[in-house]
Amino acid sequence: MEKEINFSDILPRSFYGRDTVLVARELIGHHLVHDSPEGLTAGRIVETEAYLQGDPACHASRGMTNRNRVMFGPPGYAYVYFIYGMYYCFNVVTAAAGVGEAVLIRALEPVAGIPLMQARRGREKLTELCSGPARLVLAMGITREHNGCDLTRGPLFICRGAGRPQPVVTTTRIGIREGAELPLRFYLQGSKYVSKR
DNA sequence: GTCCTGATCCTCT
DNA sequence: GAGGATCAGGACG
Repeated sequence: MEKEINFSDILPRSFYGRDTVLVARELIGHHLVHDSPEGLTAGRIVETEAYLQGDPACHASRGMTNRNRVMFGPPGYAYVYFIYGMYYCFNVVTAAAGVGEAVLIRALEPVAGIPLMQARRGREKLTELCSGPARLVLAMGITREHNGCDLTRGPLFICRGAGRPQPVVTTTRIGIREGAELPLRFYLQGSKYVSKR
């Protein structure tokens, strides 16, 4: 289990400006880091979902609106949206500018700043800190202010995981009605930190 | 363990 | 005015 993070090895914009499914799969194993005023937190990405422009479950499927505007912008930016009256979800904008696609980050394995995550979440168990899209947003201190922020610069960024890529399982997405049968969810095989098996 | 429900409000129709 | 890329807690077994 590698816990090493090289904070200087931030993923470049070219990583994100590719096929969304490929980016969703390859994000598994990299590290999401937030260097916030309260302290630094980081987690290894263990679960993602791809949202494609032609897909009815995607916010961008019916064109650009105020909410989904950043999905149509250049890749490598954060798309944070409000859901169910109380939660936020964090996405990474992918593909070329003008294409409304993104990757939802669904779960992290806590790596750094664990006491701060526990305080933000009001829970102790590591498997409950970041195992779910709204949970990880809370644990990492991500807010709506991060909508549209550049993930290739601080304070919120993604850096390369150490070691070799690990086996990734492909399955169907969670919590959607239309497009539920599409194989667009990816998770790290065997991880205790995914939101569901 | 599984199932069900309430909380809570922004966004688009 | 309806519905949603969710979570936590309680009932039940």
